[in-house]
Amino acid sequence: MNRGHPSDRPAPAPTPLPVVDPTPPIALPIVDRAHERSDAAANRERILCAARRVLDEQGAAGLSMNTVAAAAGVGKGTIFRRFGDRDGLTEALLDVHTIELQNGFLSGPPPLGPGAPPRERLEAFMRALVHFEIAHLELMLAADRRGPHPPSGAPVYGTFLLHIRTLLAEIDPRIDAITHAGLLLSAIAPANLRRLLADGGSSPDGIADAAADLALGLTRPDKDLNRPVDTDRIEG
Amino acid sequence: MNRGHPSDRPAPAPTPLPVVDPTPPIALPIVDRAHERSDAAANRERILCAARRVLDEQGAAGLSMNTVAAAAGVGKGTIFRRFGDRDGLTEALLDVHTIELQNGFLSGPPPLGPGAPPRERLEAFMRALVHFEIAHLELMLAADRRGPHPPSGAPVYGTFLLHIRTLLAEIDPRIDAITHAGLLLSAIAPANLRRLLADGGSSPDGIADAAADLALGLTRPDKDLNRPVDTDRIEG
DNA sequence: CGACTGACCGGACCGTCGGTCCGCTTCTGT
DNA sequence: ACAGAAGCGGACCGACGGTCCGGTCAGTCG
Repeated sequence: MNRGHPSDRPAPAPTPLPVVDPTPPIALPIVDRAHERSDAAANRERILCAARRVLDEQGAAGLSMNTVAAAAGVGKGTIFRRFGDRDGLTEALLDVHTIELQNGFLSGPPPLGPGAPPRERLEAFMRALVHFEIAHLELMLAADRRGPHPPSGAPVYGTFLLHIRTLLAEIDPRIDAITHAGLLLSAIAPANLRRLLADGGSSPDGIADAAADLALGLTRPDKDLNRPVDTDRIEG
Repeated sequence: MNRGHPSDRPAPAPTPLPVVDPTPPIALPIVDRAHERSDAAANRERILCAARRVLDEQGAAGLSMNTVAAAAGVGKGTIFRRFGDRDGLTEALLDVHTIELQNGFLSGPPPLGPGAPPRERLEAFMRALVHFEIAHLELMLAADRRGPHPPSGAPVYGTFLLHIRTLLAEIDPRIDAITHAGLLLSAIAPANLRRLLADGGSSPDGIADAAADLALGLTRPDKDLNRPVDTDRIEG
């Protein structure tokens, strides 16, 4: 989890978003990586590498702890020791790539990074996220098998959600940013992209365009005109 | 062994919905329901009833074949015989309710049913679907555990998707209805609604509003103004 | 009305999953 | 060199969805 130093959290901005606690202290990653024994470090690499290989060859469906252990030539217990559980493993696999994307929207050049108007940043982010997920589809799918139990949701998920929410609030403080952000992010969930691509009706660029349309339509400057009629028509 | 003859298509039902592609791939329900033995029919009811009870008491997570079998007082094999597999069971549970919703948008009064402008119908449908899913959240979640394998997706899912796609195409033939419909439907996936509700940040009405906003924003009459820059995005 | 037969039933059983446990091995600080 | 801690492996666990087959009994036919 906290790969780097937990303290140098790249605070998204001085933007006012007290809503979410930005420091999810998800316990320590089972072992303290600094004082890691050399053989343990070597095994970690073997495991991660083997997991990527399995993902490549067999897809998300083939990524079980047994197959990874076998592919890495280690015991199953070793994986659990290093990564805690299945989610810990997928998270570790994802980390490398998500950091890249995070840097893009936290400190990269506009329109994805700071500097552009929030609405353009949102559009850029939706596009970037779609392409990111497609590029790592199997990995995202493998990581997405979350039991509905944890109230908070995925680790990476939260970061993306927060970013969208922040931009939405920046664009128009009146809107229900939490809910809208949840819908936007769910619209491009990995499993959905997979289906759209598999059914042959959509291309990656087409999906990115559609996702951008979704975000742009939601955030029209003259948005009040959106609703042609009254709101309280449907009531239970 | 039995199963009547594979050729004797059981009349799909007296349910009036010829609008949709009249050959839903719902396959035949494992057994020909017309020539069902009386004890078998009784057991079917017992199973369905027990499944609903389990869902009520333990939620989607508790709905395993074992628990249902135990609750129904039948053997596990009986359930598989009647419903094929887990998805067959959840589908049967869902059927009763979905038919109601289907009637609403296929032949009910406007704005949900025919008669209203497609854009208003779309808004009404998004709202109705959100409320529908929330009303049957546990059941939807139980049915949503789909392995990503089937290319086509869920049974009910397809009907809703088709309806959205049709309305979108009606509103504006130029848009990529397939992709946009996929995003809209995925935005309000049961698991997402569950998260939004559980995190305490959203209310059912708030979600319905947001879902309506999403659809309305996507379908503004002067939609071309949406995009401040860019041009050649629509591949049609 | 009594015999028959196959649709039906139950639950033991299977393979796989994520996850735990504990005796043995290997590294490392002194 | 050594002792103890850190690491390791794979047998093991319970739960899952799904299969199988011997026994039973509902419905039918002579």
